[in-house]
Amino acid sequence: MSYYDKVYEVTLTIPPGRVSTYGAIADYLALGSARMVGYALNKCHRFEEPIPAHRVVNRNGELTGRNMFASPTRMQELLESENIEVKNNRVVDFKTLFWHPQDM
DNA sequence: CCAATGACGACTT
DNA sequence: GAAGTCGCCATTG
Repeated sequence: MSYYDKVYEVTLTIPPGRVSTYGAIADYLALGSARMVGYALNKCHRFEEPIPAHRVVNRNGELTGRNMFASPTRMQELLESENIEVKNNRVVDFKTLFWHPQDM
């Protein structure tokens, strides 16, 4: 068990078609900080379970972590696959699609 | 145990 | 208001 597990748990709670932020997850866990969340998702490969990390973006709605995916375009593809429009590495209408773990 | 790192965020020029 | 600086804090080497 580690801080990662909590991050993965919350990340898996994000409903399809919605996105969340590192800060929101960190705030929900009331532990660490936004960096820890991103750092945790970077090591998500340790789980064979598909972690919807593409639904987690920074507070600007930018796909900052797209570079860490198998392909830089993989993240955008997955988001568009869920009816989430992405423009210039940024989630369109991110403010509306934003979802906070507490709002489940 | 000490130092470096990092998918970020808030604050300061 | 855009760009730069500093703090965050668990994990890894």
